[in-house]
Amino acid sequence: MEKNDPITITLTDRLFDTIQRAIVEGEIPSGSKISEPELARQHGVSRGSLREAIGRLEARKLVERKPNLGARVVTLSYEQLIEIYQVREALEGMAARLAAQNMSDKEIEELQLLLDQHGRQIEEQHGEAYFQKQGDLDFHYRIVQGSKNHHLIGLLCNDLYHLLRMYRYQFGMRSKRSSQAYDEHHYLLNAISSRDPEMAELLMRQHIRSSRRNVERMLLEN
Amino acid sequence: MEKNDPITITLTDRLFDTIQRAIVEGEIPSGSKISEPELARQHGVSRGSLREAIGRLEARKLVERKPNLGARVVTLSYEQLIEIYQVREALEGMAARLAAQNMSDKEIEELQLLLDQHGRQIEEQHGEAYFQKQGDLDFHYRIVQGSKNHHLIGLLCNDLYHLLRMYRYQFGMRSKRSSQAYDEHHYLLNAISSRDPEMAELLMRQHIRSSRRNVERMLLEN
DNA sequence: GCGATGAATATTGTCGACAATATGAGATAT
DNA sequence: ATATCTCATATTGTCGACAATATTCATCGC
Repeated sequence: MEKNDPITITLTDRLFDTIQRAIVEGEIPSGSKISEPELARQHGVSRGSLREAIGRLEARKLVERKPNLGARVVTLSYEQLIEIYQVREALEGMAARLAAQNMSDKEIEELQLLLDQHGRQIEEQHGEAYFQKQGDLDFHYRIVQGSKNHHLIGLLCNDLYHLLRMYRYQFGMRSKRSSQAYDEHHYLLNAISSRDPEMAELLMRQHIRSSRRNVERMLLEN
Repeated sequence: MEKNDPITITLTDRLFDTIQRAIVEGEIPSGSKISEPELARQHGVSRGSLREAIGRLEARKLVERKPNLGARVVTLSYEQLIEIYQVREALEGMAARLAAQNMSDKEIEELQLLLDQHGRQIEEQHGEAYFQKQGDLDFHYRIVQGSKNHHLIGLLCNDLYHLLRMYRYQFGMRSKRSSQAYDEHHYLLNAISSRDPEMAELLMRQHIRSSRRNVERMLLEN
């Protein structure tokens, strides 16, 4: 008998998702104060539930809270973005290493198909960066999953991912290097399917460093 | 005038600290269910505040919560411990790299003093592992701080640290390799004071891998 | 005796109200 | 006019109660 735990969605869960999206997309401006009574009224919900949702957002570093002063949406900064890239480099590098050891042949095959599809998209729509951006996320996401390390997966896909998404939205970070990224993905996948952990980690770290340098250049133009 | 924000400790903060300590030290057994009414009564506090504290513990992966079923203290496992060591290797490796770039000369000097002190302690009390265990934490802690990357510092010193402490308590992990660890710390500090990021990261990762292998051996004995 | 069914009980999710603290406006003194 | 103090207002922290969901346990049918 399948013990299929019926997934119940609690009110706090929905609030958390909704507010997180609003913050990531800048609907609630970065740096602004969050008024509990007002937000609770807007969502037609009690303050208690709202506070729990805010607590989770705080754990994900999307809001900062000071006792008796309330919560503010985190303030984006160039320095913090660099910090995030450094953490990503470390964690995703390790993820790639583990993926080279732990991904199943089937998963690798599917990843190959995904990458082929990206290649065709790049040829067809010259520089339409949006799909490639989504594709970049998909690709990284699968490798992280392939590490089979649940801690790593949680840190990258739950914590860091949304913060990064917030920067992408609000700093208008569209990559002008989709074809280069595609090549780098290609080399990386080769390392993984050759089951070469050392090389996989090295290539992933280089890939993320390139990405960081690209962002740095972009932000210097202001 | 110094705008010294008066640090007020909220009730939830105290609860969080207290319960976290109880969980880490095994006072509340790993895997056991947490009854909100009972815990609230024990601490003489309302369920609302308690729930917020539990939420924070969940964010730190010390408890797991399922909707309408309640919270359980996380179940320790060999596999999870290995996962944690892998994450640590990635993050602390990056921390060492950054520390080699960002620590001040003064901080490096103080770290040297700390290490000298550890060396004397090892000579005096042959294998009294407790102090060395604390010393090991101090040493790593300072390097993480030296990275000057606040995200990294938060992940390691807030999230991972307590989980690791929980394993040390409950698996009775006392290291029998304090003098080897001392040597490794020594080489690592050399790399940092030579401002060699690459070498610092390499040595830190080897150090943590050794530590992991030591744990693996220890657990195989059961 | 064993498993299914349903009522009684307990636990979690959500809410509104009160207490403690911070914020802002207005009055007073320099 | 500026700065300080005081009081009124608003916001956060904490609490107890109700609603929704899970668990327990006795009963029933086989």
